[in-house]
Amino acid sequence: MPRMLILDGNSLANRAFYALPPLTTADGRPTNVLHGFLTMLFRLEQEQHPDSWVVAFDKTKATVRIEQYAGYKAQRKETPEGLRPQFDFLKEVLTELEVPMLELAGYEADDLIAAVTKQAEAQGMEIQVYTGDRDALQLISPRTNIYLTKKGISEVECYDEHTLWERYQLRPYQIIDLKGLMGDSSDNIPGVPGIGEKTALKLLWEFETVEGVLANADKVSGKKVQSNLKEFADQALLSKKLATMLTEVPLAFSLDDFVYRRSRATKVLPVLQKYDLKSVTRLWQERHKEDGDSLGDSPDQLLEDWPERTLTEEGWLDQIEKWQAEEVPLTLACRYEGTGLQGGRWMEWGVATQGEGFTLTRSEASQAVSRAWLDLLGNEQVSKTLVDSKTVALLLASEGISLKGVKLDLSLASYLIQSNRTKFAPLDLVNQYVPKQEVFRSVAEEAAALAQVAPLFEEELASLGLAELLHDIEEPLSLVLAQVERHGIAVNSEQLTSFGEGISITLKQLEQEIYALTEETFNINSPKQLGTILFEKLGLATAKKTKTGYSTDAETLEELRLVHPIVNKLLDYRQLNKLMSTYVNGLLAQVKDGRIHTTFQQTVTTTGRLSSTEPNLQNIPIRLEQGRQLRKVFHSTEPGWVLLSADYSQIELRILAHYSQDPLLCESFALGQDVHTRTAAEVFGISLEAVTPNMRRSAKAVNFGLMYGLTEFGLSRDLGIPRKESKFYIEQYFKRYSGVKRYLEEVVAQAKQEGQVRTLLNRLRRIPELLSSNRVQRQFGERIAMNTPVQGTAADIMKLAMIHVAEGLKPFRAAMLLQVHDELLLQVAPEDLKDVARLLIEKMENAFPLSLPLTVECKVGPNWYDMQPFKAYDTK
DNA sequence: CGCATCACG
DNA sequence: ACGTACGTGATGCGC
Repeated sequence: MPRMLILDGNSLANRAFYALPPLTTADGRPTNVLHGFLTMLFRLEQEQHPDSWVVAFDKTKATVRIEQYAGYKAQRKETPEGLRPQFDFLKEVLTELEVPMLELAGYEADDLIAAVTKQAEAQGMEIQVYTGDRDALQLISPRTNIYLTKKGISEVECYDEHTLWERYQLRPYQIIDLKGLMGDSSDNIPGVPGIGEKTALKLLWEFETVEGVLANADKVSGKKVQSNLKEFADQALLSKKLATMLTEVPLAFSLDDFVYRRSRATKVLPVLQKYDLKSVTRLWQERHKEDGDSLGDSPDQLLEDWPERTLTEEGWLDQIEKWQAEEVPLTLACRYEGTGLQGGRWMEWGVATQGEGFTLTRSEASQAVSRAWLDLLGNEQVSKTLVDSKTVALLLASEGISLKGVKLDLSLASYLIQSNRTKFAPLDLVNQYVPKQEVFRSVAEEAAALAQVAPLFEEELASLGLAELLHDIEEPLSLVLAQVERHGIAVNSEQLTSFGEGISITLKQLEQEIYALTEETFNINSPKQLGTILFEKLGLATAKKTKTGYSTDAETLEELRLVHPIVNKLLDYRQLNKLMSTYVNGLLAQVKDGRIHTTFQQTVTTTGRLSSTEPNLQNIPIRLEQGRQLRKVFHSTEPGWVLLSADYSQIELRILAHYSQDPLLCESFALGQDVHTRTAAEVFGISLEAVTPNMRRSAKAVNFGLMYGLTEFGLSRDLGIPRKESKFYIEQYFKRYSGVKRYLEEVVAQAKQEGQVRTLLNRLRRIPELLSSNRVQRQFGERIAMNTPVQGTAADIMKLAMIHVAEGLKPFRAAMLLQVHDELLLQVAPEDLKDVARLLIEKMENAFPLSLPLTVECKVGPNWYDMQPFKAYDTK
């Protein structure tokens, strides 16, 4: 007899969700339902060898039953936040597994199961229904058994006619009568008040059905039960109707649609990998090994082997010409020595296209071949898929070629899909979809592997709505960044050295003075040794502690300033030592030919910002005068040219205003007010004129705090005020800026629903912390949810502006030198100064119009220290 | 290699 | 009763 398995998708998913710990992918998507459900599915597949199978799902909450009884399922809680997205994940996996699914708008899984069961019975099949819902027991027949989940999801209990009778002394058709009398709180089926399972069973044993019981209500023992039966007779009949699974559904399906098909590794493994389902993957592979599925267990065969062709010089020239002429899309892998910036040279190219792989080696390539190949890389019409296009662009730039035709940068694609990823090497990218790929035997194979996963990246990008962000912003930006890095910024080494000499002298003096006070020498740079000296030898009051011992950070020392003369000296020492080691020595080590070339990391931050490394030029001192002096050493590379900076004014607060549409905040910006002063006036309930500098300072801290996910603690610490006072400020703020409050609440609520947030330009950040069982972690997640759309949107806008500025800069004698999150630094020939400043303002202010204006302020100067406000437009 | 510290937005 | 502002990178210490 052919065997059919029917699974109740919603019921089993619910069971799995509550039975299993909250497992997630590395980037935080919840997956416990996938684990539970798929483990069960694979076990059933292995043990039951179904001839056909199907998973039935509920569709929408508006079921036909609601028309019958408005209260139906009204009690049922909202789908929990971690479960909802998993239905989509599950359906995606089932699709790849080629497991048939069934759903119908307005119907519950129950009804579909009943309908399929009926038809399968008519065809003489043996039917097994897997569910956690006892209602299904009504379907039991000689051909149909019900498997109810017992503990968790993995254990099931089989019910047939015999076991049902043993357990309840009921026939299957009486299950609906049982529900009619006792009701079901989880479905909000009312039943008859005062009748629970025991009474209901007793009544049915005697009178068989609800109708029978009602007809004989007078004979029932128990006064209250009797009167309730009479009073709620209609409700009992309705409840029975609600509990009855419909076998007539308006859906034409054929049992042929449910025939079991063995799943295929090339489809299944990537999707299991996508959700980090390691143990499930193992289960699947074991299952299919037995079937002799060669794709399941042999790592190298997960990807097709693309024949690797070796070409002669003639062959290469022909091939390259053909690719050029026919504009054949290529996937490239590049091996190089050095780095993209410093003396980097490509050594080998892997080229994959149309099912074939090629290797081009520098040492073997003739001059003519190299020339032709580099031309092709600069040909806009030949589209390329590659990894880390910024580095590739830099390698090519040193050969005089400008990389063109980047169709897909897989590193950037991967970053947009998982902004918290840290590894973007070709192997990591391939492993994102094809697990177990361990090593590439050649650069051609590497390219071939990349070519095969590229469509998977594109598909996922599209489904996450990230394709535009990638193609319109990140990819073009990477080429802009390559130019900026390559250009570098000029640094005066001599000046930097002499600056350092001055610091060194003071530093040595301070060192001696400190040793004099402690009457011994020790390593001041060791927090451990310093802690011992301060808090044990000198007996200063211990304020804070760290995990490892005494805290000696600036905040702690600040409080001890007046207690002991050593503290001031330590603070000075720390400050100067920082300048010396990180900035003077650190930067000097990076100067080459009078310039520093930073590397802008485009795949590091979780919010979409850039970061800058080796050296970091985004954290050059400015807040304290002594450190700020350092900026004097940064100047233009061209004699006579000046530095021009343009920075967004309050961009993050403006974005908050745009998101929240808070009337006060929006008005403040529309009127061009000083936003902190206005905030102070609102919070303290006074006029703008009455705001004191101290009030403004407090309001500024509140405004900053807002974008970080304001806490009383953080604000009180930042302002050095009692918690009570910071609490008062926050309350007052939210009273006046209720739109901001509402927005922040909304963004957190939505983040909890979706497990992720997005920026205005659709950048995605998943927030696994929101699902943490740890309260501190969860609150952290909430602050991320508040901050990321704001910080990330600012990053998006700046990136867009940079692309436009770089394009607009072409006719001018100017170069982009640095980006520092909300500031661009350029060098410009004096004659182009006004035009370039106007260009900057124009492009930056209008990069992505919000419901309120963005404003940009320009400054100009001979170096990065002496910058004066610059008016690009004559005052009106 | 993790921790503490401190520089920036 | 508990630990807390968001996002980074470089340096030096000490295991």
